Amino acid sequence: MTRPVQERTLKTRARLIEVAQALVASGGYEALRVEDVVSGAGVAKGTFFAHFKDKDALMERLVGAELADRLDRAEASEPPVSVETLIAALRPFHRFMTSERYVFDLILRYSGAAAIAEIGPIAQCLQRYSVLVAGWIETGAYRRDISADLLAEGVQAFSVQAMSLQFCALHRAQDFEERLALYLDAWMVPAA
Amino acid sequence: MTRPVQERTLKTRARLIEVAQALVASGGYEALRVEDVVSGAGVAKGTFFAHFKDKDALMERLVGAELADRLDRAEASEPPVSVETLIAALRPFHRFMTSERYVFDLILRYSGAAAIAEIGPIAQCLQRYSVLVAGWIETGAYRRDISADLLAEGVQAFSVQAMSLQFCALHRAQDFEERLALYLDAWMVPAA
DNA sequence: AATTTATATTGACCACGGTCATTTTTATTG
DNA sequence: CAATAAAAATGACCGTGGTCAATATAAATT
Repeated sequence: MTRPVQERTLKTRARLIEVAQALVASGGYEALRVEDVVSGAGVAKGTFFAHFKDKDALMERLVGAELADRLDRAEASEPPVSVETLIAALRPFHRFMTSERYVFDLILRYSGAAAIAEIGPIAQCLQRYSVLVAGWIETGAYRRDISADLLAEGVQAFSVQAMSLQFCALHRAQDFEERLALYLDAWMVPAA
Repeated sequence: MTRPVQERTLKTRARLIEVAQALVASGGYEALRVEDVVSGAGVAKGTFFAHFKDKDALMERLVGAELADRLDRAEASEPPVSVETLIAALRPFHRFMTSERYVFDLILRYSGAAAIAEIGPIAQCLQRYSVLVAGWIETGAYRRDISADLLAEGVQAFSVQAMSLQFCALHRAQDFEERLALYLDAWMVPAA
């Protein structure tokens, strides 16, 4: 028969996450080692994998939490009314996404739900992002010939594109937000 | 002093690539193991890494060659004159990009040049893709208020977006090309 | 031909993510 | 309070990518 989760379990998992967050804070995501997490938490390696399917599952949680935090703030802020203010409102989210190449790649890899009804923390955040942006668009002075949802998908596509180029030596000269503004003006603003 | 490359070197490298291609043909990219490549080529493991910086460098070559092949064909074909025909012309390229999740992720990861003057085979192909599409756009009946280059960047961004959703359980229902057509009609076609 | 130097190859070794049979701890039952 | 069953934790072990000092081979020099 199935029994309730033991308190011990929650304690252990919390400690693993806590240690991982501390390690990330000091050395970044890419340098995180499972060995360091378990030794820091004082448990055996196998314990880690009893709590997380794999290393990426922990990463998803950590990164997802950071993304969610930035979405919380964006949702709480005044809805932007222009491309410029929209980009500003998304700045913390985008900044975090591009804070490390490793993080950016991880987010892209987990941006979609692998299986229906098993949507991970990162995919969840990207959905929230879309819904949030679509909401903003509905109340703004943007083109009306296509749906706000479609416009929001475009915002996401162009944001990813601009971030990709940010990581590219050949295009790093131009600022990310400048490029994104260029894209979004062409995408969202109604023809004069 | 620096000496010319020995013929032995070229032979070995060619054999490594040949074996790798055969293995990929039978088992796909994701399942490729360096051990299998070297044992198949009859060399030691260290030799592999004398020829390729890491496993990804081999993957870049293999995938880059496939992409280049599809670009060759696209360049040779009749320039498309509409969104529909443009999507059709890019079909082989897009098909290969989405043939395996592993391949898609690899391409995204290496889509930009890490360092100037060290542009890899995949980044090279994506640049060719952009130039090709921009050329097509210049001779077509698309919106004229923004440059063909910018329009082409958008095509790339939307293609990637549509492919991402293709890999996502929640959105797999809608066909990739249908979705891309939706995007590109909204992006490229001049308002009526 | 013998010696030297640059290049190519080797394979034992390491790092690190991940597995699993075994043991320990916790909760339940008679 | 045993005896038992379920859940949690353990750590030796594996797979695989990647390293490097040592060795072998090829070309250049005397």
